[in-house]
Amino acid sequence: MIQITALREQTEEYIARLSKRGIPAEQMVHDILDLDRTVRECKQETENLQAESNRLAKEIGVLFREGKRDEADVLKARTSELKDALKDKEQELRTAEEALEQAMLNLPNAPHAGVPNGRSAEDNEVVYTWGTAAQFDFEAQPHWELAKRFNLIDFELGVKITGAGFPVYTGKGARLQRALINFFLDEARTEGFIEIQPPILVNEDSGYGTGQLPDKEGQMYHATADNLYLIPTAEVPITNIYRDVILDADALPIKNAGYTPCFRREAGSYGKDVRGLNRLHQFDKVEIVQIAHPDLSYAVLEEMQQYVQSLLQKLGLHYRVLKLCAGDMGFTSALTYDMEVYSAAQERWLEVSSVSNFESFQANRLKLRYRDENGKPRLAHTLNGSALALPRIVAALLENNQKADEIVMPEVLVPYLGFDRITL
RNA sequence: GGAGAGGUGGCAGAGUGGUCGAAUGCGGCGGUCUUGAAAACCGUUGAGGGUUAAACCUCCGGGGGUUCGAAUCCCUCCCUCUCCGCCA
Repeated sequence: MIQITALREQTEEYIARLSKRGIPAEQMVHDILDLDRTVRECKQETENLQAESNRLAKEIGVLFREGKRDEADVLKARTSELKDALKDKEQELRTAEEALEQAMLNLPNAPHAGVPNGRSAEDNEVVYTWGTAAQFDFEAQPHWELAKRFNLIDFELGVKITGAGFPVYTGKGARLQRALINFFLDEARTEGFIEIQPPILVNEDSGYGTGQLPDKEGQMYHATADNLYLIPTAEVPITNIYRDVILDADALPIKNAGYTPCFRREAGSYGKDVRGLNRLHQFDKVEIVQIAHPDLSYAVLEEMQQYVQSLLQKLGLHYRVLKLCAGDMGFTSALTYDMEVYSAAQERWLEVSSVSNFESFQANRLKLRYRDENGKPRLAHTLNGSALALPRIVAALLENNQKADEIVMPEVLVPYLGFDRITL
């Protein structure tokens, strides 16, 4: 949620920024400010009534102690009128507050000035490209063929045990998963991230904190018996560590990294690009999260973005960096970089990481604050990114490094793998 | 799964109907003392809203109720801990 005070004080600026998303920002913001005024008026009147009623109650208390029952009874009569008025006002206030809350929840984050204009993925800006596409003197196979031929991943077995989108990794396929996870975690630690191993089921409060609830409810698996949700990303439990927390300024930036399996129902996205590892219900990911001082969050974003690139370079993967346009950016983000690796056999780019600065949008809901120079609590900025999501990395590694009858592993992974190639 | 205890300020922990936003201790901050530090002593120290500043309002797990008045009484939900059973 955007801070209401910011919206009040920098109305025109926010309208301009929000308009980039192609939404009726002017209307939405003015509606919100109208509701805000109503709420504030109502609150003022309610508080006046409460103050009056508190005053009378105290007076009655004094009269009782002095034994002046009759005088007390007179005052009591007056309080009953007050109570009725108060009840009405409170109801009115609650209605207005709910409307405001709803309107605020529907307002996406304001794109940063550097975000390109545009409506769809076509308008994303390619800011950097690294490496070249692998060339083959034979017919390159897509990863699902390779996975089968080299006995690395069994998709049918996953269907038997659970359902589509839950692959079973076997032998060197399983070892490759484990190697990548360890490699990513070690790299993150070297970069100064503290490793976290969080729960992968979260409660409702956490879902609200990072914004999966209420609107994206259908995207998470829900364990109804206990009202817990399987996490769609480690961002949820890790960021919620800092929900309702006031940090010391010198604790910033906080850098956390964690590996977790991720679960996504992907409701409504069947039939499109779902072959093999391209889109799964369960997958592995190492996520990096930072809590930063507002003045430094964009420097932190660049640092994180560069860090993710360094991983892709070490793995030797041909990739490109996109700055997402306003229309393609997630609801909660102010600026997002996507990293895409080239899949040589599918001949398309696959998203493997998304690095975002949410500014105070998440922090506002989380009540994640730090103390400024004057000791006053202020909202911090949150950032996160995948570093990295495994399935599409695996897809690209298998496809790009395939030879006629073997698959060569990148050198950095060999110590983790215990082998340097996958053979028939 | 069975039985019990409990949720109060950064932490510990008092408080069972009125002047309690809340004793006390620890921690934090400021000061006195000291060459410096420790100790000791003095002061100060929750969050949100509101105001130029104040007044004022809200918050003692969540929600509802009783009452002129609720941290305190009632209902309900949630959570935590302890013991027993089962179990990785």
